[in-house]
Amino acid sequence: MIHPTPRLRFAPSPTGPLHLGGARTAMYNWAAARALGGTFLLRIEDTDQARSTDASLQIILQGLRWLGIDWDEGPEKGGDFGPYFQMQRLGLYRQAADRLLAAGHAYLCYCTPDEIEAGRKELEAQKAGFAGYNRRCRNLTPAERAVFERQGRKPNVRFKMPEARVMQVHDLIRGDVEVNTKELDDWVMLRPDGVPLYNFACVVDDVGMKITHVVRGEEHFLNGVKQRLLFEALGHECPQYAHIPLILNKEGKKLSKRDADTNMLDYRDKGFPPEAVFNYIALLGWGFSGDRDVFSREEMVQVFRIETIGKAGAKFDEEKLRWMCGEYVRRWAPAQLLERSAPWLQPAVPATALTTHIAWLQNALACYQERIAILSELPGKLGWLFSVPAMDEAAAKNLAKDPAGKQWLLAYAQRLEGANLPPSWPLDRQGVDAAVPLPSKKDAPEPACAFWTPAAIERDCRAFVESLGVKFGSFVHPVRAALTGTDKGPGLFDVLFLLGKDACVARLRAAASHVAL
RNA sequence: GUCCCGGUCGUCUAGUCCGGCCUAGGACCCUAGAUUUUCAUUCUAGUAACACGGGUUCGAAUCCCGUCCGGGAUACCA
Repeated sequence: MIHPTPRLRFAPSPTGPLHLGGARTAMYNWAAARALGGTFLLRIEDTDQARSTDASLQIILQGLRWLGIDWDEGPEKGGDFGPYFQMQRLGLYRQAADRLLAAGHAYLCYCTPDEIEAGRKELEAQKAGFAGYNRRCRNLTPAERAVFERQGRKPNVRFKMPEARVMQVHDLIRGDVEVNTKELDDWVMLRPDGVPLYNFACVVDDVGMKITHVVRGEEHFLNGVKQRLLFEALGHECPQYAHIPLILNKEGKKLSKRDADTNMLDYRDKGFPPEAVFNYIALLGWGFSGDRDVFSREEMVQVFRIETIGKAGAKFDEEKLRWMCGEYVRRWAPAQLLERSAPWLQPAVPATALTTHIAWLQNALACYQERIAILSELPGKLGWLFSVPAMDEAAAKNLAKDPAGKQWLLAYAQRLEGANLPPSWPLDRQGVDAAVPLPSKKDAPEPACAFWTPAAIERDCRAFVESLGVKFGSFVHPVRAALTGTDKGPGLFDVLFLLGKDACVARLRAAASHVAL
């Protein structure tokens, strides 16, 4: 017992989705376990039978896995300290309760909810400060007990709290805190049906699973005190506790399950990179270093210490999350970008493009890599590659701006017709795109290619514009509009390259025909 | 009501334990500029904070006290 192996757990109740706060709690436990070289386990606290569902459990598990938080023991994993579902541990609670009863640390309480409520009201009326259970059953004589039994009352098991003991508790985050047990109830451990309540099950399991550190939300701080006392009664050393502040919403209130998008899987489905979400959540109350916000899970594990978690609550800022997503998206290699994006591409991108035009698609995606933060933005931006796009307002304006625009488009179409542009989708052009990585960079050497590269297209275009005697800028805007239907997007010559000859020529002419003389 | 915790730019934070290196650093956002064929990226610059009031000290964001504000707890939920 000199150096117990660090063992930490995340103990969700499957009564709802995994939300941001839960994910952060899980992450801090996970990071601490990894940093300490210990074990991270999952325990499912499913004793609230009315609200627990298997669907919630699956959502929680998926959410954790998605974030890259893996567990060593628990559901779907097993382990030597199971079972990891509390409803499968009922016998253990019964045994512990019997021991506590026998040792005089607990007692049977026959009060009905109405009686308890009445007792509490009475204490409140005396304005004695703390008003909880009045402890009526704490010292029942055998005769009194017999009366209740004859009435058919089914007893709860309550923990016998010290009446007014001042405890010094040490919390890894709060430091030393003094708590007077007179603020605490004789709390219910076990219901008549043998289903334990939170504090009791938690301690029995923390003992059984040899938990060494408990990191959880600060709403559990006082539970921690009750639990310490129970550990004491059970004759076990208690784990080290760390109570972390809550994540707040924009209004500064506790981020609840009711707040929009607190379900981890919503972020997954919208195409937020999990590493970015992980990274961002970690920042809500913890800092990697004074001058760096972007870090990997591995880097976090290297420096993480429970004691360095902040004491103040943090507000969730979706803008910074989005920025963080962009940071990650921009770092991906072309193949990675395609692989990550694939689930969001259809139906904007035809299925055959995914199988037969990989290099082309990679190039197209690369052109948007620095223009998106989350993957679900992609399909809306790629449509112009596959079909003639509708003109948006800005594009229509650019098209109509110069009276000579129509002639430019027609002339440029004619010039391109004789140019050595790559073929257009759905013609095969794999070799072309493999040889010419997009987006084109200013100073990069020009790759060898059987067709014009974007740089070659640009040279030709500039020469053409010069011969026209037009300002380059005023020429380029209507062309972009004709080709993509919008005024935003990749560099024009990447656009021409991507689109290929036939599509460019056709679109230029189609657009020209719509422009009034 | 009672108990506990917290309070540095609008937001996330570094600094607080071991007062001086802090004319308070970084990041998001915002603004301006540079690059440029648009948007975006990138780069540069800028705006912006120690909640308030008392102490202690040569010196306080850092230590102490009070006030205010915020959060949490006070269940046969977890």
